[in-house]
Amino acid sequence: MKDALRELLLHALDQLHRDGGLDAPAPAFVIERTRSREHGDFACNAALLLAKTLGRKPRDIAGVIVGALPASKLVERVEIAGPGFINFFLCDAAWHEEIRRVLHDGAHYGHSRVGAGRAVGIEFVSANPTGPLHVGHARAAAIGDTLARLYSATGWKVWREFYYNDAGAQIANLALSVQARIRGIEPDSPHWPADGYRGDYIRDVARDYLDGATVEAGGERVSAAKDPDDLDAIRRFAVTWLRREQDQDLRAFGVVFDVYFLESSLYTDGKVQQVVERIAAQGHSYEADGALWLRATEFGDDKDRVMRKSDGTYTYFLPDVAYHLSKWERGYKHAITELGADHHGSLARVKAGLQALDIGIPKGWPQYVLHQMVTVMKGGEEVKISKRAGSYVTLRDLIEMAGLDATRYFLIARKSDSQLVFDIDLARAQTNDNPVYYIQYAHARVCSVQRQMHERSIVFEELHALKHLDRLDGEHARAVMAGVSRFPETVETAAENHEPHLLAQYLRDLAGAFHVWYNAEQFLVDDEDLRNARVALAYATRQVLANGLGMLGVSAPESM
RNA sequence: GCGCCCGUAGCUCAAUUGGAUAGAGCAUCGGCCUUCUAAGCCGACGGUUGCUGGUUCGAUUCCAGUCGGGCGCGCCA
Repeated sequence: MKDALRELLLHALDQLHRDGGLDAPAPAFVIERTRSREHGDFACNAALLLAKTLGRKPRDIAGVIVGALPASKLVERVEIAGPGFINFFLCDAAWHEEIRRVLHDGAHYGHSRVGAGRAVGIEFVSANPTGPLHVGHARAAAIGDTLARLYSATGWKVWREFYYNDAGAQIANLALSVQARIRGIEPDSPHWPADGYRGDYIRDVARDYLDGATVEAGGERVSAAKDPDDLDAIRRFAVTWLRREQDQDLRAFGVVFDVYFLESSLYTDGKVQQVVERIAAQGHSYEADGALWLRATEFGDDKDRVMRKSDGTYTYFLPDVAYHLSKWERGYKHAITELGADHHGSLARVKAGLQALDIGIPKGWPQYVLHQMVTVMKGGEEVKISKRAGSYVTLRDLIEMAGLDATRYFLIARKSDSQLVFDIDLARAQTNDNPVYYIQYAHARVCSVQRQMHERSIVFEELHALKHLDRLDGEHARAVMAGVSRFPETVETAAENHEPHLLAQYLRDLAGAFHVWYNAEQFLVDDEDLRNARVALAYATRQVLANGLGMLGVSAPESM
């Protein structure tokens, strides 16, 4: 809808620029939904922006623009208001046209082609396989997966990636912890490894290892060697065991990855070494104190960073650089890395490393999406521990406490860069206070209306309905129509700006407008024209709710 | 000390990316159940957008400073 108005304006502005009516090209104006009805349905700020460059009064410029606007059957009238806004009042037919489009496009309504089939790699979660996924990973999974769905909906070819830090010190720790459990050592014993993982799940891994179990994850099968002294065998078994566990939780959360990338492969393939050599060859490194340093300060980092330690091993961020290089080489001109904000300190050095390769990676690549902490509240108190993992609440705990739908919705409903309070009691509530319930109920209500029609042998004639949409009157139906028509632009904005919470918020608003209308007006009236028109709008609303919930990975139930 | 994020109604949060009179839900208060689901509905109250300056036609939004909260500042990952 916005696009149609944009075309009218661009046409007028180009025309004026050519024939000298305005001595400037079209500015980067915006068309926005108005806050209040007095200002029409849409407003444009083009005249205000031109005032500066032209040195003329904005209201005068607005008058010139309005005079040059081509006629449109969507627009009822145009007004100039305030400091120089151009306000558009749309014809009812414009809203009706949008309802037709919803019913015609069905599950595709709200989708677009702005991505033009380009590839985007979205990396998220990327947890270490050293324990169950916690609430932070849960937020990462919800944000990353929703972003992926939004990108798909806007025409991108999306690859979901999970990067496993399956090498390094924490994995050695994992193996030692499992070995200790195998030997019957408890976390409180003086023989327990210094930084061992204390959660109960370590005991489960140890038990399965001793039982000679076979575990499978990411296409790898590992059978337990049962030998308590074979630390390497324990490590392989434990890593695969935990990967399987994480996969199961993610799948239960509705998240499936296309690529699982193992850090260890970067060592075995020599990629880490190649990165170091390349950076050195380009002259962006130096040796000092027995270590090899990256001149990260050349590329905007606070200080130079050690790449190869004096003991000959590499620091953790090199595999990160090598991994991102692999993304670049695999053709992700667009790459998004979703991380907890506690990692933001490492972004500058990874980017510096990528720049130091001198292979033409743009400075702003990859794009980062960071999320802040999650606090879980229940019964008015913060929940901090779970038996299974010990010191933190797991994704599985959340799903068990709040259910899949509420967990996904709640984790996505807040802007990712602000801290989030997850209220378990609210998430479980079967009342309208719970936004998930409220939205799903709106969807179920339309289905209920449909069932009623069936019971009463009322037939909905879509073609007939579409001819009588002008029977939809009143502010409530109007609010629903306007709400429905906002869906495509909401999806686009949410994807472009990496702000999936906009969609969650939008669905809540649309459900609200629908419930108000439902409560104010009877749909199944005797007047056939009116009834069909109302049912058509109800079906359109249901379609948008279903499409939107689908993009959040939340179900749209037919009854509740 | 330095860097990043946040600060909006009593509470939880929005605000179309610089737009017009800052909006929802909860809580509080006042009205409502003969209805396609009362698991609700309608209305009212509620604000110096932490604070001080600046940029401009216009600032919750951008800049500088300041206060408060979170996170990060390793040859750990």
